[in-house]
Amino acid sequence: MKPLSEQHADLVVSAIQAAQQAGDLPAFDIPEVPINPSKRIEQGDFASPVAMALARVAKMKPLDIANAIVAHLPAADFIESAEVSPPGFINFRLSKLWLIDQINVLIEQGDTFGNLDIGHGKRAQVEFVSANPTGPLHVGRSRGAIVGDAVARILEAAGFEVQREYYFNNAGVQMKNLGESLRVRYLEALGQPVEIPDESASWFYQGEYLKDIAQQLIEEQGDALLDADWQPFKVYAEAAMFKVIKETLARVDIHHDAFFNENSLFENNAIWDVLDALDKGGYIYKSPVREGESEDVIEKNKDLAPATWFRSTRFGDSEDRVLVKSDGAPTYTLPDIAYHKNKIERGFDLLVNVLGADHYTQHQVVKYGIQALGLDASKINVILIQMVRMVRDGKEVKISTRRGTYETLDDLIDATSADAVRYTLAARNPNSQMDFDMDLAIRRSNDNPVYYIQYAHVRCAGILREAQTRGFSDDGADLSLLDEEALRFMRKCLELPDQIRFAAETLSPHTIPHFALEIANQFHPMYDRVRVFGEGVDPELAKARLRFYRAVQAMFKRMLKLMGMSAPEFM
RNA sequence: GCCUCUGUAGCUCAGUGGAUAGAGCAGCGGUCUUCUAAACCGUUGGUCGGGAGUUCGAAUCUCUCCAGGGGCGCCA
Repeated sequence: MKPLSEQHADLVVSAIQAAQQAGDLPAFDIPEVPINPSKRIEQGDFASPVAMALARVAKMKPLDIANAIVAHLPAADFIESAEVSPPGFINFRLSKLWLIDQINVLIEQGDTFGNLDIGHGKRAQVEFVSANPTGPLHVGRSRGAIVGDAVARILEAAGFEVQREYYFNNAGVQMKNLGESLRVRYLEALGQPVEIPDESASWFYQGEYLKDIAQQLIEEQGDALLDADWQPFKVYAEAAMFKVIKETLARVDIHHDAFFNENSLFENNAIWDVLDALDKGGYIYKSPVREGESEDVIEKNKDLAPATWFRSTRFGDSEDRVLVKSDGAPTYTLPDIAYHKNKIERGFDLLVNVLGADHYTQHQVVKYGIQALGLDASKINVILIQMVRMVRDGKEVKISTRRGTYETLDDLIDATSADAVRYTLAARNPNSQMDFDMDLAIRRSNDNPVYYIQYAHVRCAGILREAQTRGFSDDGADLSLLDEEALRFMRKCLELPDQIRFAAETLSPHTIPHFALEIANQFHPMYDRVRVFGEGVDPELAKARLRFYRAVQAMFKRMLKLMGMSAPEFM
């Protein structure tokens, strides 16, 4: 389905061309034609201010341009009329017959209603969550998880084939610490004399979850690991952590298609290939300090073993970056560049990274690296998630996974609901910082807009249930009997393709929850006025209204699924 | 200091260069013998952070100033 605004725009373009050929408009290059849903009933259903924009280039009054366009407008089944309104707006009104037809289209298409094909034949990848398996997902990760999955769903609706990927590192010092920590808990659980490190031991993961995992390990393997070092513990802990993480994500209906291990880039030498390629391009130098440092800095560091530097300043970076440390170990940046190279080579047309805002600089450097490799860095799109501050009792809750004082995503879901978490975190512009008030989320969960939207679905389901008990069918309904208000609601539903297009093109998933709220906001007042089984409602009209509400229910189900939320029949 | 994000109703936030800036919550006053009142109806509430500029037209684009968050590591 093509967005209605585009269909209107196509007509306007044809009209301008026809007017130019007829000599009613002078020759000029036709710009992109803006079409917006009208805000007021008297201004029709869709409106275009294109005549105002053309006034200068056509050297004519906007009103005259608008009239010329309308005069040459081709006929279309979805258009009832086009009128010109000062200072030069063109107001389109949708055909009632066509609109009525869309009710059946909505029922037939159901969960695919509003789908586009702008991504037709294209593959997109969304990389999100990507937390190392050192503990349960803490609440600070929630926003990125929800936003990432929301984007993936929108891209799917836009016609892309989407892969959800999770990037992780299981080889670092943090994973070793996790293994060591589990070992301590294991020995403790077996009653061995072992000292439990206190909070001052920064390497030790204090979280309760490691005690549970130690218990599991004993059930499975008894005391077989009494003399083992940290490594088998790390392997066991990692598997256990991933299981927990996946289960948590599944609660909010998030499922990754691929898990990419950073370590594989070491094992297949990908990172060293990248380093060689950068070197061949002249982007690498070895030195104890950055090029261009002052004499005293050079002097101070002259005994330091040389590190390997990336000349990212060639691409506008404020300073060069280290790729390989003095001790010969790569920094995080090198595998990250290799990872993105790998992604591009896998043939995706569109790459989306959902990252915390604190990764801004790191991501820039990766893009410079991709450029230096001669690859198309513009394929990489980044959604930077601004911080979520967890607030309780009006005070910020500090989160530290290692000390075990975290609030997990699981906690948040338990305290509210999966649907509330999805809606609340998806409804905000990722660029905006937000405070997540834990008290508010718990105490006032009934005030959440999520219930307002779901209740609309419930009410439709209620009507259909009532019809069933009464043995009342909408077979052969004459939809031309339908109320103006119902048709206005249908018109609003037809904005969905435009909404999906905008969200997909700008990677702005938060617009969909807002649209869903708008739809619900138009629904509830109508529900009170447009009754199916009300007193004095003609049976034929009731039949038409019943069919209409069948479509409305399909619409809400569609919206809720698009947001990864449940569509309850009862509340 | 440099980079970046944010500033819109009491609060939380939408808003794609277009017509009279919106929603939810909170507030105030009403409405259930009805397909679920988790709802509806009415109503209060705005120098779109300040200033200048571009434009036929600016919450939206540019500049500048103010305020707040984040980042500027041979950490990941």
